[in-house]
Amino acid sequence: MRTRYGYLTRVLHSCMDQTMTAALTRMELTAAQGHILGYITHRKTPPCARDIEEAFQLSHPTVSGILSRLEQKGFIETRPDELDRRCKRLYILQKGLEVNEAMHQTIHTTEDQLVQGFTEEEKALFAQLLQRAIDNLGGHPCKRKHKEDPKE
Amino acid sequence: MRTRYGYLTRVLHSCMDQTMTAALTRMELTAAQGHILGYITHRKTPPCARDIEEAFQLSHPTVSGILSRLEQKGFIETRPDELDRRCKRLYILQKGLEVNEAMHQTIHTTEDQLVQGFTEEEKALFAQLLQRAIDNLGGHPCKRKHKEDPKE
DNA sequence: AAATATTGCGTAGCAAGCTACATTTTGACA
DNA sequence: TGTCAAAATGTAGCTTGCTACGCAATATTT
Repeated sequence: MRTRYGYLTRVLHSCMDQTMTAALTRMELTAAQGHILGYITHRKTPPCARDIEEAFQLSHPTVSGILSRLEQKGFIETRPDELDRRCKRLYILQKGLEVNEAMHQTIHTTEDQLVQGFTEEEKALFAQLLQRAIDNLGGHPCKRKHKEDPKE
Repeated sequence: MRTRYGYLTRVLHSCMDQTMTAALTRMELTAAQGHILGYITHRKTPPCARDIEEAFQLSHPTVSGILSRLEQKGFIETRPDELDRRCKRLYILQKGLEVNEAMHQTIHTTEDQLVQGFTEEEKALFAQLLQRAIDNLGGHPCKRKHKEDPKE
């Protein structure tokens, strides 16, 4: 019997996404929105959409839509960059800060649930194999380099 | 540093899906459509939408849309079940049969690419860990049991 | 300086995932 | 038998993913 990695990876992603989204509903967030909100929050300097595209390996229209919803819900706001008028910088708002801590906790809980019953070796190997599989497929199309966030 | 399994599983799925879809474009198929067409082809008895939902752990509207597109492109057709007028059985058409072999080859090639450089032990462990992770998240919401296809 | 390329963003349009609800048919049970 | 539950499908409407455009601002090259 052939191993259906395509099937397994698809189902795993779907489960993960749904579990996280379910856990985040009471905060008016989806999994994708939560991850991106967390990124914006912990950045040293306010990122622009391009930074998020690179960090999460997502296309511009995808990020653009998620940011619109985060803004529309009052978690973030955008202000144009002074020096480069192409960029719109993303600033976290009070409501975004408030939800961030609880959200992070929820995300970590779900990620712990994923590897529940794994030994430390298995956890490490799992993460390593996931990364190698990603690299085998040549990463994402969106992989250009960009200016870095000041080292954390 | 925390292991971001949410991120890894999402990116892996995205890479897999895009690589497969890219490889299948010349056959006018997406990855999801290819997987489902393969399932319909190799079934002993013509399945109905419900069987696919269970086999692929997908919701009805998702499957419904994919089947519409497969039908609209002339790969399959639907005919009502004689005994149970609720069911619509799915029949593979000539055009579907023609594309099936090449498609399977392409899917296998991509799955091989995913685990390229893995030892046999790593491959086995990877599949096992993926399955355990899925089980840890309680599988999919859609997990009701249903009548089985005659054993293959 | 001017022409060109690159970058960041926006929008249109599609596929694929979901929930929630309605409809029809079947099945089960009082 | 009649009523009500369950099952299979359909549809509306949402989020998230994509490609392919176009536009404006910046960077580069000639």
